[in-house]
Amino acid sequence: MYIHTHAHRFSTLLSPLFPLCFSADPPGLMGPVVGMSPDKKAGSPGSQGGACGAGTLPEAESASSPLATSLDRLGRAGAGAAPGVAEGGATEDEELTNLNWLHENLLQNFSLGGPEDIEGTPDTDNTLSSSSSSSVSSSSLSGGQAAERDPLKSKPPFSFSLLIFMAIEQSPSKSLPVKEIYSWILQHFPYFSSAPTGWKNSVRHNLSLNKCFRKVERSLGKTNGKGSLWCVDPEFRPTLAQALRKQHLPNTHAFYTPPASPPSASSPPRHLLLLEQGSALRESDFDAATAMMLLKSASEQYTEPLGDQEGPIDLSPRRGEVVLVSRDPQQDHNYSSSPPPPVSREGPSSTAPRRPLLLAPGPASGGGCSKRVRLRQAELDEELKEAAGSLLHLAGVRPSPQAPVQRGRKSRKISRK
DNA sequence: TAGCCACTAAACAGTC
DNA sequence: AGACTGTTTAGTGGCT
Repeated sequence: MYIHTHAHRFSTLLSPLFPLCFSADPPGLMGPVVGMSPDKKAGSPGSQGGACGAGTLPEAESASSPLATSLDRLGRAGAGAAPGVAEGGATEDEELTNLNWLHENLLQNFSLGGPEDIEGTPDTDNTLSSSSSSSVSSSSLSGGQAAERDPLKSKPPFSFSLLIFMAIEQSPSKSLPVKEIYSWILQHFPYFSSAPTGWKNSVRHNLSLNKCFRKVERSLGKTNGKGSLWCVDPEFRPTLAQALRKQHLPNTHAFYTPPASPPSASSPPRHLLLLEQGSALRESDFDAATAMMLLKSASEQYTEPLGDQEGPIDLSPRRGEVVLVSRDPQQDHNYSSSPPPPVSREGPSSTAPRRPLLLAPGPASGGGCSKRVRLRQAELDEELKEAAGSLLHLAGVRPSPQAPVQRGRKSRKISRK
């Protein structure tokens, strides 16, 4: 019962972001979501499906529009799902890193829905007031208290990279101008609305430095709008998704013990530990949620028409347009585990300016690495196994014993460098 | 303690 | 001219 409620809630939440994961599955099985706490690193890259794979990138659409509908639903359906969690007495640090924060802050932030929430319309309050006290109650608290107690006023436990990733991934076109990224962050993380403007600098800094993000020139000839669109490098998309997953693992594992035997209806699974701690989520929820993300990432790679191309990235414009994509392999500011040459920060990047690549229509220009692709597929197989195990776990079926635990370290090590 | 990483601040150049 | 965007460098603090 409980599991279904939240599973559905989270699947509804993530469906715009990871539609393949949540589209047709029974809510009880496909639910959950994602907690993330700051993990700095990520695992292996290697997606072929990707944000930029759509080719010609349209003008950025509102980052929040697609989410709004489902989240509005979410806000209504999930109202009151976790009352009192915000008042659980957790310290700020805990809130920033544990699952409660995610539940209260991210999810309910997401549930704010539409773009109008940027301005803090009454709808925001309505949505929140029925489901949680976090935002509303914060306004009734004194400033310092609110900042301490209200996760909405706390700094999000995500790195800027992940924030940007989420923003871009959520956009319909999988690409956003900086300004839209700002807006998305502001919308979903009100902390930044009151934060000094330096965070915007950090966002730009991240976009520039982080190889996970790629600059896409707006349609040639179009002069409206400043700057470029930014998208997630498809190659690093799974990496970032994995980074999101990894964020919560250390915390969850701190209190999670896999059930010794398959759970039964009469005996609640032992891993429903968070319930006792005032959290609305269980580890299995998160595990499965991140599995969803993995599945999504992976499924894109396997389900999207790859054609004959072997290259990991398809930025081929669909209608013969030319897309400019910034990509400099020498830059090493990323979370990649891919084998970019270890370049120090002071290395060649300083002398080799990052410039956009001109990708002609047709097969991906970055291709020709079938070995690499095979390696990636092996990694993805591995991830899919984990994801499947997570799903089985969520469904009450005990996966192979080693499956759930092994991931963290490995991929963390693979990351950057 | 060293190294890595994320974050922040700042400077600067280019564009609108 | 001013705001915005994008790049780069440098410093700091946390974590392992």
